Amino acid sequence: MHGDELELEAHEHSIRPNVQTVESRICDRAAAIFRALGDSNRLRLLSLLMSRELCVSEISGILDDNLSAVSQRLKLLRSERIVVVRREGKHMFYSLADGHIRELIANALAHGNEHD
Amino acid sequence: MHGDELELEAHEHSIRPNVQTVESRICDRAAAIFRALGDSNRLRLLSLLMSRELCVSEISGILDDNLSAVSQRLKLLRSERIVVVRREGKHMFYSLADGHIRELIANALAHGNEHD
DNA sequence: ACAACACTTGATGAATCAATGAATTGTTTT
DNA sequence: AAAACAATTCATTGATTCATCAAGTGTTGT
Repeated sequence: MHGDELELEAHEHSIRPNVQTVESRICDRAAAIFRALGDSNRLRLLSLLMSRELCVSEISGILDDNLSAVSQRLKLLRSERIVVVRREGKHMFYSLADGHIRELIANALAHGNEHD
Repeated sequence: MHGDELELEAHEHSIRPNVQTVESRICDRAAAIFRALGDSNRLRLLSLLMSRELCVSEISGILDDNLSAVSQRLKLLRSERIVVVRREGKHMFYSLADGHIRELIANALAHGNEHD
């Protein structure tokens, strides 16, 4: 599955356990998710979705931010499969994609709470 | 502790549970951590530190990247308290700051592994 | 069909970020 | 004290990201 990447010993005298390298592809994917979560406005938005699914205008109203900006953020989050969307008439309801994402966000908010 | 932020109902007809708002300050802090994790090179570096503490030249050697670049990345990660450093002679040994961070990274790499 | 509503998309400019290489600091060895 | 080694800092430049606003799409109500 992995472990097929190059590894060097920088110091010939060291008799330490090898480091485990992670495939680049996996790091790229994980970093992309972090990048998408790494913006205050997007994270604030996502923290709302921790409660329940919301439509764009609700989010825009609660955050008191313009609809277009919110929609663009959601588009980005959708592209990283962090949120999913469902249509109901004129409304687009967004929610967190899965428990994994939910856990990541909860974890980070908890951490942000401790180390203010 | 929190919950002192404004909240609006966008649709007068909705009889849904209120959304829980998270303090801006906490989102800012959490987003800053995500932002620091949201770069392939930095995350690759951190994935090495999942195994054990490493000095700058070891990291540079393993990643086959120039020392200055690695050092700058570490500086950024230090500023977000994602890694900590300890001196041993000429060497600076870096390691992950705490279990929280370790968990975040493990979680994201696992996720990145699933959703290739 | 047309207006109103809910959103999405596209284009632009400002701000932020990251890689690079040269210069610098700090530590150990000779 | 000088040389060698380990790492950091600085400055520049190119790339990416973000907000904003205008225009466009899709759905519903009249």
